[in-house]
Amino acid sequence: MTREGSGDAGRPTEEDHGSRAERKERTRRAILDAALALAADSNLMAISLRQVAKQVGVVPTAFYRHFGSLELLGLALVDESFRSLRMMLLDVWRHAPEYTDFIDGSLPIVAQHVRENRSHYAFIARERTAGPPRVREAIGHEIELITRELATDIARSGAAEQYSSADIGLLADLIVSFVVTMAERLVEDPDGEARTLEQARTQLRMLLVGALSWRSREG
Amino acid sequence: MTREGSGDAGRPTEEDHGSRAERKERTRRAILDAALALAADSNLMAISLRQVAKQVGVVPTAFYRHFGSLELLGLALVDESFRSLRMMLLDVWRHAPEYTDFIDGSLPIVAQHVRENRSHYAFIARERTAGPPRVREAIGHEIELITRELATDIARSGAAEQYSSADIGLLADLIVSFVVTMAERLVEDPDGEARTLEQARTQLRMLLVGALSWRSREG
DNA sequence: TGTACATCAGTGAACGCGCGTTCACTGATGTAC
DNA sequence: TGTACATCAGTGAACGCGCGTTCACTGATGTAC
Repeated sequence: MTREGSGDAGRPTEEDHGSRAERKERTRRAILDAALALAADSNLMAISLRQVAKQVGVVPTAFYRHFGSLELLGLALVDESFRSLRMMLLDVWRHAPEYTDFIDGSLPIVAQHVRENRSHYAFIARERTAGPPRVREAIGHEIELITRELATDIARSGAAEQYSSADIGLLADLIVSFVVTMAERLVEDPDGEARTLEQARTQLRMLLVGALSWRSREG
Repeated sequence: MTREGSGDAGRPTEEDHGSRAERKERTRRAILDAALALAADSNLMAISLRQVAKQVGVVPTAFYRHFGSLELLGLALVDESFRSLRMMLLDVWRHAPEYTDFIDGSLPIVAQHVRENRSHYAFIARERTAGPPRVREAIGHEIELITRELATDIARSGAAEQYSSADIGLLADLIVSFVVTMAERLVEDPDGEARTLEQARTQLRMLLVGALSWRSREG
């Protein structure tokens, strides 16, 4: 498959093993990982197909066997990132009892997920505002879906009975926006995780304890 | 000065006027504007010195008479953006009476400032997460300063007397983060300004009415 | 006011480099019989 | 099981292009006397 290069596809330990399909999948995986690693220092729009291929340990043209362009690779990364994120959230929501515990119970899980998937979150944080338009749209769409799911969950929990459904949507948006900001901070300063998490815990409490005492049509 | 190119420096109406210093300043201005316009479609790390020079209508090497690198140009843009933003905020704070009016009075002013300085805000929104490290740092620092000023103002207003000073800081951070998110949305979807503003108004009310009924050490 | 000199914003040629993409190819893997 | 053929992931040469940066330069503007 390859002979040199610092990338994963060239790792001797797994080289030349498996069926053709397995080996193709392994190269695809290596391309995704290389793009993630390279974009970490800059941005999807600023890295090159050749850099990715070099990192993987493959000739530039081999890239086209897997993705039609860097943008399509970016969309694949968005897909992958959010598939993992949504599984984590489903888990959090399945175990959500009531709101006070919800904060203490779920924030550390989110933080752990960010820690274990740092490069994916860094990718999303960057491309969300600076990526190619289609990638930005895809990310915006995914975040919107999550916001809607949270809104449904808040409504179902009965914790905001006094809210109109539009206002539940706004509350969900407020929470999601806040958590996005928190995730950006965790990505940017991994060493400050404990501090960021403790502050976010207090802030989320300010936001929720407060918001839940607020009534629709009051202001 | 120049003979061709689509940029501002080449505009016949102001070509060949003024002292040498004035003409240099005009080219500098044209470079800043060109970079802002070019980065609008991508990102500071993805645009080139040659593109900027071409847009200005100047030979690539002339760039170096004004900025040592694209990164330094980026830092100049950060500086310029925040100087304008801080003047606007000073104005808002000077006229801030009490909190209910504060929201209705100041949000539209922020929205207007975003509308009138869209390219600067778009630049900040993008470079904040995806720019060169030093640019990211500069932006983070500016936002931190604003957060501190807001905290001082909240403390001075007496609206959060039950808060510890650390918690006033967290509240200020919550508000600034929210407004940053709102500004990002205004930049991304200028046509949705009225809707974004109305939602932000409700959300800020949820956040503040709520947060101000929350007490330090309660949770 | 006139002259001689200094400054310096912008020029233009040149460099070596990495880029995306094309193309015909190789040869191991997979499949049909 | 053996053979003949199809598939296709990865190769490698080649292309024209835009990149950042160097360098010596030009000539209008500014200044000292």
